[in-house]
Amino acid sequence: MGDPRAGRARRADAERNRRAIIEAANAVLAEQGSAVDVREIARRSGVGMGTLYRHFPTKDDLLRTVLEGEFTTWAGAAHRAADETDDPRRALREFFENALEYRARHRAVVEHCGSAWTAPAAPEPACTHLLTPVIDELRTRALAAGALRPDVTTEDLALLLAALGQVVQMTTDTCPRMWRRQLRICLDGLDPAHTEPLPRRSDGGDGACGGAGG
Amino acid sequence: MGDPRAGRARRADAERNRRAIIEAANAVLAEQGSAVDVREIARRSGVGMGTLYRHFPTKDDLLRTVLEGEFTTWAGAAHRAADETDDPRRALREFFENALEYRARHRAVVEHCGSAWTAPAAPEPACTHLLTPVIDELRTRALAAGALRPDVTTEDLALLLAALGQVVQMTTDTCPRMWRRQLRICLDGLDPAHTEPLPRRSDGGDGACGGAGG
Amino acid sequence: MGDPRAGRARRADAERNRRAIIEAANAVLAEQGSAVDVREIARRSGVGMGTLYRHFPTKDDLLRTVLEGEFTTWAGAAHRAADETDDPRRALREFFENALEYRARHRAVVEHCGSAWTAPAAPEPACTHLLTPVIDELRTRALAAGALRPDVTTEDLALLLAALGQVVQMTTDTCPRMWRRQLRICLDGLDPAHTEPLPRRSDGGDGACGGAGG
Amino acid sequence: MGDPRAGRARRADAERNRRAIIEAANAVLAEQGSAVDVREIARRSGVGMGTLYRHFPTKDDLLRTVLEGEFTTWAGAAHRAADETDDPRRALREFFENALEYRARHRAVVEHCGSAWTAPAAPEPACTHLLTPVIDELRTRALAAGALRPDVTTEDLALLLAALGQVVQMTTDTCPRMWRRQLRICLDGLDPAHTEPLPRRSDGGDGACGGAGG
DNA sequence: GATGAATGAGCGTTCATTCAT
DNA sequence: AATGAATGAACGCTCATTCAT
Repeated sequence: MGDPRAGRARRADAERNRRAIIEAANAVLAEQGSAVDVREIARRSGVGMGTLYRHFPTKDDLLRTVLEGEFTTWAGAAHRAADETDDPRRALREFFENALEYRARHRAVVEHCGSAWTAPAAPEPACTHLLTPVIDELRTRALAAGALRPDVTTEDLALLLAALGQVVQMTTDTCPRMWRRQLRICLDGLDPAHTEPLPRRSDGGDGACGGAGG
Repeated sequence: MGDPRAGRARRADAERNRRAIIEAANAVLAEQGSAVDVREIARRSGVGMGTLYRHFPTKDDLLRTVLEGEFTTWAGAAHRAADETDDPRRALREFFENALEYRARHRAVVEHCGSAWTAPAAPEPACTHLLTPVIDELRTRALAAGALRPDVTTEDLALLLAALGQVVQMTTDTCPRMWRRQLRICLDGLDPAHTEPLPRRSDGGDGACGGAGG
Repeated sequence: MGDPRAGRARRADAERNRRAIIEAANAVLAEQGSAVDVREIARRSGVGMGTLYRHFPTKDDLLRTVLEGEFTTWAGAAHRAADETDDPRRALREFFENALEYRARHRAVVEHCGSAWTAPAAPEPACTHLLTPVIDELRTRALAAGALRPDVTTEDLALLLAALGQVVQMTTDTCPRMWRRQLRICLDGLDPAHTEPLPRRSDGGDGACGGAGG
Repeated sequence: MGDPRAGRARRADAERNRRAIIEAANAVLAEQGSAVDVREIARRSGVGMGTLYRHFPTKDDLLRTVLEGEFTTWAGAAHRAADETDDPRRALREFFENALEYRARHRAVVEHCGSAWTAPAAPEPACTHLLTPVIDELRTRALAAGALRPDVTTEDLALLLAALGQVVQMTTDTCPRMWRRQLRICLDGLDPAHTEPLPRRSDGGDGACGGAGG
C-alpha cells in the first residue's frame, strides 16, 4: 500500500497481461477467425475474464486492437521491404505475394479486410487504412516508373488485396498455391499496357465515395 | 380418396407456404447472411416455427434450398445470356457484370461462394458447382475465339468471381460502382495478350488439388 | 349425399381406420413405449393426423384405448388358460410366466402397469383392473387348494406382476431369461409354507387404501 | 498470484452454488423424474442457466452427478447399517426396508435403477453399480449364515430391489405401506428352505449375460 | 487490479394439438 | 369424414458481458 513501487509493479503486471491477451487473441483469431469464444482467448492468455474485459471493454475492442497491431507490423514490414527493392514493379508484386503468403493465413485479418468499406464511419479508424500509406507509396513509385496503369488508385489495390485474401482463405486447405494464379491475373491486369481507363468510381452525383483515391 | 382437389388444395396451400418461406428466407439471408435466427425467417414468412421445420427439417436444409435455387436461376439466366451474345469476350464480361450486379448483393450467396473449396466433400453438392458449366462454356468459347489466356481454368474464373463478389459486399454500401474497376482489372488480366503462363496450381507432388481444371 | 349407404360406408371406413390406428399404435407403443411421436403412429396407421385425432381426441385417449385392448385380450387369454389348467398352483405360475413372456415385451403395457395405483381416480378405470378378475380367480382357486399364503391379496399379485414386468424390461436386451429367477423367488415367497402373516396394507387409520383387497 | 484466499473464496461461493444446484436438482429429480426442464432446476437453485451449465456441461452430467451422490450416500448408509447388525438375515431385510423406505421415493433414482441392465455400456459407470458391493456383502454374510438360498446372486437381489422400487413408486401416493407386503413375499422367497435351484440365467450358449453373478 | 463465477437472452429444434380444405 | 399442414410453447444448450470477492 505504502510502497511507491506497488503502482509501478501493477502497471508492469497489467502491461504484461495486456500483451499476453493480445498475443493469445492474435493466435486464436488467426486460427479460428473472429467468431471464437472470448473464453478461449482468456484461457490462452492465462488471464481471467475480468482482466480481459478490464483491458478491452468489449470483444470488439480487443479485436480491433489485435488487428491494428497486425496491420501496423504488417505495414512496417511492407514498408521496409519496399525500401529494399529498387524495381517498383517487383516491389508491388512482392508486396502482394508477401501479404497473401504471410498475412492471409490470419483468418480475422482477412475477415476484416473489407471493413473499411463496409462501415467506414464505424469506430474502426485504423485497420485496413494502416496499410494505405504503403500501398500508396508502392503505387506512386510504380506509376512514376510507368509500371502501373495510370488511373489505378490505392483503393483499387487495397480491394484487390482483400479479394485475393479471400481466395487464399478459400483455397488454402485444399489447394494452397492456387492464389498465385489469380494474383498473376490481377497483376497483369494492372499493367500499363492496358490503356483503356478504368470505370469511374461513381457516376458523378454527390456520393463520390468519400476517398480522394488517386 | 374423395375430392381429387383436396390433396391438391392442401398441396397448393403448403406450396404457397413453402414458397413464402423460401422467399422470406431468401430476403433475410440476402440481407443478413446465413447467421440469422430461424425465428426471423419464420416471422417474415408469416408461418410458425413448426411449419418452417416441416418444410425444411434443418436450418441448413433451408439454407441449401435457398442457395440452390438462387444458383440455379442464376446459372439459367447466365446460360441464356451467353447464348444471346455472339462475341465470346463480351459474353464473359457480361457474365461477370451481371453476376456482380445482381447476385453479389446476396450475403449468403457470397458467403457460400467459397465453400466449394473450403469443404469440397461437405454435403453441398449443388451450389457453386451449379455455375461451373456456364463458366466452362464461356471459357471454352472465349478460348476458341482467342479471347482468353490459354491456360485459364474454370476454377480460376470461379475464384475470381468469388473474390470480386467479396469486393461487391465490401463496397456496396459506400461505393456501389467501385467493383467495376476491379472487375476491369481482372478481365484485362485475362487477356491473351499476356503470354506468360500462369503458375501451376500445385508444385507437382500428389496433391494436385483434385480438379481437372479445364 | 342421398345415398343411404353412404353413411354406412363411412361408418365402415371409419371403423377400419379406427382399427388400423389402434393396431399401428399398439405395435409402435409396444416397441417404443408411450413416449413416441404421435406422427409415427399416424404414419404407421396410414391415416392423417386429423383422422387420428378425430378418433382419439388426445394422445392419452389413444393410449388408453390401446392398453384397454391389450389388457382385455390378455385377460381373456389368461382366463382361458386358467380354465384349462387343473392344478391351481400351476395355473398361477403359468399365468405369471405367460404374462412375463408375452406381455412384458410391450413397453407401454409395462410402463402403465402401475397406473392403477399411481392415479386411481384418473380417467383410467380400465387397464390393470381388467386383469383383476383373472388374478382374483387364480388366487381364489389357489387359496382353496392350499397352494397360496392365506392373506395374499389380488393387489399383491398384481403388484408383483408389475414389478416383475419391470425386471423383464430391464433385462430383456442383455439377459432375456433373467426374470425367471426373480419370478421363482416371488412364487416361492407366495408358498403357504410361509405362515407368518403379511404386513397390513395400512397402519389402520382412515386411509385403508380403498381396495377391499380380497 | 495475489491473495491466496481469493481463489478459495470464489471456490467457496461457487461450491455453494454447485451444492445448491445439486440439492435443487436432487429435489426436482426426486419429485418429477429425469424429464424435468433444466430451467426448473436453475430456478429452484436460484442460479441462472449459465451457472448451471458452467458446473454441469450437460443435463446428463448433472443427472449423473446427482444420482451418483444419491447412490453413494445410500451405499455408505447401507454399509454402516450392515456393519451394525449382527444377524445377517435381519441385515438383508433392513437393507431392503431402508432402501425402499428412504430411497425409492426418488423418482429419478428409481428410473435409473434398471439402467445397469438396459444399457450396460452406457457412460454411467457409477450408479446402480455403487450399490453392488453392499448387496454382495450382505449376500455373502447371509449365505455364510445359511440365511439365503444358495444360488441367489447379487444381480438377483439388485433386480428384486429395482422391481420393488417400482412398487413403491406405484403405491406411494395411494397406499404408502403396501410395498412391505411384496417385500416380505420376496424375502420369504429368498429363504433357504426353498431348496429347488433357481433357473439358470441363460440357456447356455455364448450370451451368458456377462456377469459373474456370484 | 485480477479473478472467474454468474447472468440471461438467444439459438436450433421437437411435438401434442388444431384447423382449413 | 379425412387429410396433413400449421401452430407455438418448450427443450437443451451457448456465449458476450457483468460483478462479487
